[in-house]
Amino acid sequence: MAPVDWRPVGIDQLEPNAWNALRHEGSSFVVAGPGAGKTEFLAQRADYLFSTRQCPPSRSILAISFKRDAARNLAARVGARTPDSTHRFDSLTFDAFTKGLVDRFRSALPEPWRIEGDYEISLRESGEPPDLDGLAARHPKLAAEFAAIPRDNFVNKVVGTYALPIGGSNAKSARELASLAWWNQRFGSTETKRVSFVMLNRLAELIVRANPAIRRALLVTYPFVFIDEFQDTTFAQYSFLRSVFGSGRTVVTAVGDDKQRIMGWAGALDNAFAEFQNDFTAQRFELNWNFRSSSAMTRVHHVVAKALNDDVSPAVSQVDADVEDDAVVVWHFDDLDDEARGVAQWISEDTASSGRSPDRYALLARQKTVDLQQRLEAELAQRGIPLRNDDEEVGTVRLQDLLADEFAKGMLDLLRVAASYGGNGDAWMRTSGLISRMHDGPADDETLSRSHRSLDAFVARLRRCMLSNPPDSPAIGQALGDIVSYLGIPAIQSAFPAQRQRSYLEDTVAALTARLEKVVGGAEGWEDLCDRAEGRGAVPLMTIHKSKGLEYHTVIVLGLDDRQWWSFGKDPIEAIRTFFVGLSRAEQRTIFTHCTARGGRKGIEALYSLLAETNVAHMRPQS
DNA sequence: CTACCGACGGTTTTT
DNA sequence: CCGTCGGTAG
Repeated sequence: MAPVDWRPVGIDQLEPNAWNALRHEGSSFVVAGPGAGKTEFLAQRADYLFSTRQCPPSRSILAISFKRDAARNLAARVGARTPDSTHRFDSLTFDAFTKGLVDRFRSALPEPWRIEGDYEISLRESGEPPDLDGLAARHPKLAAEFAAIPRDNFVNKVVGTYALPIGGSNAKSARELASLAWWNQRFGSTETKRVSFVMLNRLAELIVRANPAIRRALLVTYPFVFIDEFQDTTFAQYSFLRSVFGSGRTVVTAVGDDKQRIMGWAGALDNAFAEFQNDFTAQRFELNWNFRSSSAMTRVHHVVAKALNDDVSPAVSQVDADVEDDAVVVWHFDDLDDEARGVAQWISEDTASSGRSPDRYALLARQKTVDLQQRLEAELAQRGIPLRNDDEEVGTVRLQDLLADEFAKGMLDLLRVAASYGGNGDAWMRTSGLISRMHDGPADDETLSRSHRSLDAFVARLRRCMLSNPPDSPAIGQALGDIVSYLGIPAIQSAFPAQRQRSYLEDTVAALTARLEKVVGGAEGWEDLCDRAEGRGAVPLMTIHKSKGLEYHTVIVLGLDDRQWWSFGKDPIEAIRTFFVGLSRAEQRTIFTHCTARGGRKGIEALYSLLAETNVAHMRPQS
């Protein structure tokens, strides 16, 4: 298809700037505010590149996201838009991509960075710098350079940009000497290496730099690279990107929004777009349409956006208002009990009168959601509405990790299959696929059909137990125990690599048990229990940071006060960006709450004045 | 044992 | 900004 004949698929229209960005032949960065449709833009560009054969049939697009959710969403959108070419769209997290390179090519690592045999991932490494004062004493000429090395986020900022030497080190600068000392402390001659994701990133960069053939293969495979949420790129990720794709012919498309850069405190680059523009001679595009929020909402967005960037042009809402209420309000309460009751009562009435599911509403907080959870959960529960906090600890696991765990999902699927008598087609397909995978080698037809007969018999047995026992604590323990002993621990461990550590397997089962027991009260049967365990139909409670990239009909931002926003003074600009992210998650309404008892508002007067500029009303909720 | 003082933490993802 | 924790004086 000729480029002029291409039309967007599955959507009505694209804004003019999106057309320009989509057809741009070189590298580009697309600044796209909240609701601009960044995922849709990338999906359309993928279809354009495939349909016009600018990405020829033997080549692929590499799409890099930060979170697994985002990588999965993008893959799903591309799958919907361009089903014939999805196998040529590799949507991965940054860490999955770099780890994959290390796993495939670790024999190409030059000494002394070679990894023999297995290695362990250390998730929580201490970010402590090496003894910088000691190093400075040994290199007196570099004393000033050593003094300038950042102590906090040392690993992200310093190690993350350090290019490991090929053959003997000739570290000259203080940063190189400090990074090398840091590596030597944790990459000794031990049998099993322990490496963090920053280390894997640096090892992947080394593999590509030391082996031109591998780099060439990557450049040939991927003439196009997409990067999502570019504003929060870390030093290591950017350094990797530049090292691998920086001087080649690869066309890199970065999308993001500087106004939503909220990871600076965690050591993300503070001028990723400027560096990218320079290193990749990238053209800048700006999208202005907003497919998420009503025009009443975007008017308020603009006031905050202008505080962050005076040149910003207002977004043009493509969405009609569907509520009568004010788009943005501040609700005042006396104390935390008053707040929890008022919020729960309002959600209960608004869901009832509108027919909207509770999961179209979100509760956001600047931090420490577990402290807010109890009151809200109890008040909502009284009104028959569940709440889900992904940060909640279930046993030794975070709910978020439990619900993402493949083995835990497999157990829930099996429960569903038994509860629904095979009526849940998706769960059945997944369980059936799982059983086929649980054989050591490739299984023949006879073996497979035997396993499926055995699965049928087990499901029938489990089903009989469930029918005679309503879901309660002992029945839950019994059912999960039956599932584990039916599958068998060795088979579970070979099918789910994460469960190879026996203690982790036990933790996962215990956590799923705890989760099911927690939500069992009021569950109508086993299928409903599984829904509740996954938090289906529940009002989510989360930090603003976690809500980045998500959207809800109505958003309630809890605690617009000096207590929740204590860090405002440390970096007011980043705090306003966080405020902007929270504000802009909503399609129709954002409600801020303030309790006299929780804290003052002097420190964040700037935020209240921004709201005052659009005459935002202050009130008690009407119910 | 208690009362007081100062230091400290808090927003995060990734196989 | 303020709750928590560890140390110390009384």
